[in-house]
Amino acid sequence: MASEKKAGTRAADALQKYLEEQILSGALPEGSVLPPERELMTQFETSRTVVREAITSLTNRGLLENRPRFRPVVRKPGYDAAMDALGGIARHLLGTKQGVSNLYELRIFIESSLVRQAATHATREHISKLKEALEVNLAAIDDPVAFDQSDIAFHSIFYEIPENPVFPALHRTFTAWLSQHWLEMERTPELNRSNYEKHCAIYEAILERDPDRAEKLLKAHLNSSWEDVEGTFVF
Amino acid sequence: MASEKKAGTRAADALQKYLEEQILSGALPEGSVLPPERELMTQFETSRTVVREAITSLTNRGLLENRPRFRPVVRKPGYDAAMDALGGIARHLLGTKQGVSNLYELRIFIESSLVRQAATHATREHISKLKEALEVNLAAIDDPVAFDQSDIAFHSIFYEIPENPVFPALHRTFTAWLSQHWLEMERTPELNRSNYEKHCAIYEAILERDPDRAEKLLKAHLNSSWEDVEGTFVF
DNA sequence: TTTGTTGTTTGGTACGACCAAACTTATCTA
DNA sequence: TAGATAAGTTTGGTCGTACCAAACAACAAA
Repeated sequence: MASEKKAGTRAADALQKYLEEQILSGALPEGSVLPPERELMTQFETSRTVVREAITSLTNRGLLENRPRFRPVVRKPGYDAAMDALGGIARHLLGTKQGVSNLYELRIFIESSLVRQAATHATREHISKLKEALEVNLAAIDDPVAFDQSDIAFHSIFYEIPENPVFPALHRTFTAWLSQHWLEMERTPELNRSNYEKHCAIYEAILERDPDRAEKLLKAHLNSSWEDVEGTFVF
Repeated sequence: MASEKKAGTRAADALQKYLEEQILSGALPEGSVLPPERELMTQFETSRTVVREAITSLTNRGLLENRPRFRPVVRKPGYDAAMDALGGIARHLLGTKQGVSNLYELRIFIESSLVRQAATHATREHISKLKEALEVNLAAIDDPVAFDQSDIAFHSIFYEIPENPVFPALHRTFTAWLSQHWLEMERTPELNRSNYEKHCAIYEAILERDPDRAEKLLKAHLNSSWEDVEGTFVF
């Protein structure tokens, strides 16, 4: 073999590092496909085993998307993709009531603070977004699916306020991980109206720049939602 | 056991799924070691390639711990392990100043709320823990390494208050991901004393059950720490 | 009993081969 | 000519084998 074999460095790691740099630097743009394995193999004077190991590893780390029998597609994972991967790892933690409870408590904790922040720092723009979301809420009261979406949309606005991409990713993670439990529950127009009114109350507290009341209302809102769904858990 | 070979499923994926079930169900207890690769290979009538692919994948997902040249050890990852794995995925997000900044902002956000909660809900026990931590702080002012540890220990107490295992895991993640940047900075006894005094001020605000002041002091503390370290960043 | 040596097990790396799915083209039919 | 069909090519998935080096186990020597 012509390539030098440094002790301690694995060929697979070297290739992986090279590909990672190519992806992160943009030389391999997002959405593009990797060269065929055999081409990489000749290019790097190595075996397909090595190439495939590098590809698998990068796939596991979310930098490649690898459908069977297709060429790997380059992905530059953001916070969302990272949280997705986290979901795969922590899946079994959500398989217990305790796990779901822990996660929901974290959600309440974070969203409470976000609502406080909304009450103190929300711009006119955020507030009008909230108002629009409320109108969509109201319009969707009789449509369970649409109301769910508008419900999520309302809450998501709070996660946009810090202008930190971690927060929207967090919100999507919460809804993705928790939604399945809420799907079990029957949603009546009465329940939707009740939630809509709670949203309105929170909105008003924000308008009045009253963080304590806004936080209290949100906590009550989320806690009652938890109580609604808690009984339906099946593991 | 005869392996069922469903059409359309990759052998590696099937084996991975099987092992995952064995681990999560407890059939393979935590801490036990996997059979040798060659044994799995014969058991499942497959090749070592497939066995190894399944093992690496499970290792990446945190269900196995795989020191080179040793048999893989079964791990049932908790919140800490999940966050560790997340670190591997999101590593490149922390390679930019923006990424570190986003994460630090999240830390400030969460810790601020924790301090608020401490000011309103801390038990006598928590408060005495904080007091003890302060004393350790003071005693370690002249020892950079020891002070760092006591600093982390002081902050960690806030993460224990909600009695939700997610929070301590979050704290460990924050310190692990961010600490490397702080290591670059020189720590003088004067700086340590300044930090100690800020801790004291926060402690007193909590004693007086003043969440607003406690939050404000913590934010100032963390922000000034950010400013101290920001200039030393090298990427 | 302790230490050093040796043989075996086992994981790490690598190569080449075959298969089946996807892709490409060339051909045939309407 | 256009579209469907069939043959050939590419390419990822799997497999068997081989070799190496580190870990392990058994045994011999001090």
